[in-house]
Amino acid sequence: MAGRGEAGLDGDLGWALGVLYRAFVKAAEAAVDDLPGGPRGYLVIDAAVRELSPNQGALAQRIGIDRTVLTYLLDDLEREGYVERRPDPADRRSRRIVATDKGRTLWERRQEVFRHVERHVLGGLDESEMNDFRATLLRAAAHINEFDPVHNACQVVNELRAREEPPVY
Amino acid sequence: MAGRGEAGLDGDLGWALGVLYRAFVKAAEAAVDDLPGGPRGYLVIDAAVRELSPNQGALAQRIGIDRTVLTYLLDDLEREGYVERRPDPADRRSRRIVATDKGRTLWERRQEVFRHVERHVLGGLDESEMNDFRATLLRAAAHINEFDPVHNACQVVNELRAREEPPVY
DNA sequence: TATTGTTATACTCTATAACTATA
DNA sequence: TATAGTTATAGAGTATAACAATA
Repeated sequence: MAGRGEAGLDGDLGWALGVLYRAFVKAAEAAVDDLPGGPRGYLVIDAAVRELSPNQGALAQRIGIDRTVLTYLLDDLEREGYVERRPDPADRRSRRIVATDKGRTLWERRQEVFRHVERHVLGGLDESEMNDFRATLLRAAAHINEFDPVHNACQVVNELRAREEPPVY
Repeated sequence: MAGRGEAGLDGDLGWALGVLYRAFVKAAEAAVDDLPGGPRGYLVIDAAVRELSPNQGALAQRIGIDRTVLTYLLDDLEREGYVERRPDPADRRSRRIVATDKGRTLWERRQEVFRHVERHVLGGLDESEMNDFRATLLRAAAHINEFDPVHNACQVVNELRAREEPPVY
């Protein structure tokens, strides 16, 4: 970080990641702030359009929210006509979440917006740098995602903290 | 995103940024979870050690929290002896936040931990890839940070949304 | 009158648990 | 008994506004 006008916990990596991530999130929020639930609402529509989750529980898990939150979110999205709850003929406890025509149309248009947002976030790079960066970024993320990220990330820290001798306090 | 077992709003970039960022944040939190306020508490100690902000208001702005929140945070950090509030001789309204010896010792040790966290987050890359990636990432972040990130990010979106004709609803 | 820091209040999110209807 | 979805409640975190001391 060191004198860039913003704070970070670390030697620049976390700071830079944070800047890019927040820029993306901010633009993404602006791109869907007219929807109920903002980005989360769009994730629900996205999953519905692409039929990625068979029921509400799986959908909530996929987009990383609690199933109790999803209930309210679906109430709003259904009221505005973006998605519908349909009974699952195979299990009458379950509901399938399907996109309406309105939801599908909205989804297609906003996908285009997101492509532009991505290019904006990487605006400091030229074409070939951008491609290299994306490829490497995706590989690093895939690696983290594959090898139990939560466990490993914290384990590194715990090992190092355990070595702190004598105790700081 | 597309079938990586986690959701994203976009064509992979936001997803990958999110994965790396969250991995870093999670490890960083684990590295300072014994401090009052966790990561925020460490940011306060960091700013105090490096004497980056002249008073509480500037400090709060630097680390991106409300000054009312900083009051409680400082109460806790002071009680545990990491920092002290000192009256500013030049302006009796202001307080300088200075690190104690205990705070300074803790800071030095945790800096080391963060360096390891960074290497873990980029664990999917080899040495030379890691260097290239860091350099490019820092450049992209610096660019975003320089050219009014909030304004530009949202402007891109607003321009595209304005072109959506006819209205979706 | 404006600013620094503090305190008190209200609001939003989230997490937890209890409830129903099905299996 | 276990599961899918819903509802109600409590807690944490945040934002807002009012306040006292000083400029």
